[in-house]
Amino acid sequence: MIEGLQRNYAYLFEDELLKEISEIGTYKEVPEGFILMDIGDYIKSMPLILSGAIKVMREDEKGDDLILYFVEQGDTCAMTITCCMGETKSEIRAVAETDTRIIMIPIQKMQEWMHKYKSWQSFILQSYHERMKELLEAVDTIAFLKMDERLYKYLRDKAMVNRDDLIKTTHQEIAQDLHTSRVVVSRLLKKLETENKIKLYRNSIKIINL
Amino acid sequence: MIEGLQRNYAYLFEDELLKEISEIGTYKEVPEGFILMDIGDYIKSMPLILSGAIKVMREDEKGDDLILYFVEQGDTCAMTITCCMGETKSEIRAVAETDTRIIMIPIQKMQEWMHKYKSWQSFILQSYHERMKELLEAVDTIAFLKMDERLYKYLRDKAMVNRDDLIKTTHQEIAQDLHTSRVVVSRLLKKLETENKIKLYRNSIKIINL
DNA sequence: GTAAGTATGTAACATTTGTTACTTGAAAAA
DNA sequence: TTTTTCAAGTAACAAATGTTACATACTTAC
Repeated sequence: MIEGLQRNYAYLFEDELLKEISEIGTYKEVPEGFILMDIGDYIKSMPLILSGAIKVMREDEKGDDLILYFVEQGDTCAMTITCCMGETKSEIRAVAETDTRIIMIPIQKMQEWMHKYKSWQSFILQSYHERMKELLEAVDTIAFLKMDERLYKYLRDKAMVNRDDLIKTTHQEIAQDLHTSRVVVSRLLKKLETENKIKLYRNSIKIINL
Repeated sequence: MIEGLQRNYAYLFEDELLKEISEIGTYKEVPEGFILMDIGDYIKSMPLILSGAIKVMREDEKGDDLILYFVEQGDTCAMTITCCMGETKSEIRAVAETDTRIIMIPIQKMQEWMHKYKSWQSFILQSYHERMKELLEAVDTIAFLKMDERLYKYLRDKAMVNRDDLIKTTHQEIAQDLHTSRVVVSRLLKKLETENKIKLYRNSIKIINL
């Protein structure tokens, strides 16, 4: 049994399914920054996350990015399901936020299990539900929050999935994730610092009271 | 057989399933503006749209709205599926954009059919996929377009689902759908008129070259 | 008809966000 | 050490959006 499979999925799947997963799925370790899936890719397998976190992004016509949400261990990427089922191209980019361990399930098994295991069907539908909710939260964030609030939320989310209140990043990288400019990020970070919500260092930011 | 069921769903479902739908589903006609589902509602049945169109909205903490997308005949509301399956509250509001005819499917049947009919399972998964794509398009619109572009897209979409290039609405209503102010809408509509993209009247707007 | 209510137009101004340009200081490379 | 590159701070300005206030014209109620 692959380490982490038991821990994250045992309460979801029956033993027989867990056994099939560990037999058929291919274990994979990817480093931070690794692009698991890109926009336009055809997906032939679906990832179950054992540990780590994945950043899900959308791209505009100019090729600029926007973060949608983070996905953590115990989850899968519902957009993958979508793509696998429909045999269509990926609409999003998935990038490893940290070093990440996953199990890849080939598309045929995925569909086979939909009929064979009730727990698998529930998991797939549940994943859709979760991702739908994440997407709606992303809409809320983008549509209803001002940039300083979005920035603060982003920092907190990032600290959360990295399990570290010291975030290692640059203003430039943040600007790319939030689809704004470096100058705007620097300005608002400075404001957050004067409000005692964060502390700024070179190449890193510390969240106060996470 | 209910009129419209055959026309919109015959190519999707096998005859036996169509028969079950027409026997078990309850036919309903709702007028424009009717709230089919509100935020926080528990959903006990799922609508199949026979004719008309539905506007799907999200709400901020202050109770102000934002349109996500329109859903047309031949579709269902995937958020409903989500809610039915998970027995959770609705995250969105669904309002009849036009007079609309629907068939309501009770939640138990919905789940029963998932196992009984392969075409139903495909339809549910396909609907999830469609709605996921719609949501992503909504994100694109909100995040990447400026207000004048969003406004023009909104008008075109609205004309489309109403099958009429003359849109009957007020600037105030548009402002509510786009989560902005009436003054901004008036200003940008005037700009679109000088660009010969629309023609303004009292209580209505005509789209040029739809 | 008159009055009241509603939709729209528009000016003036505030706030938020985006852009350009330049500076300073730290880290990395030579 | 010196040079170069990179990250960050900041000023000045531009553009987009939001807000307040008021005028005008059309519609409805009386």
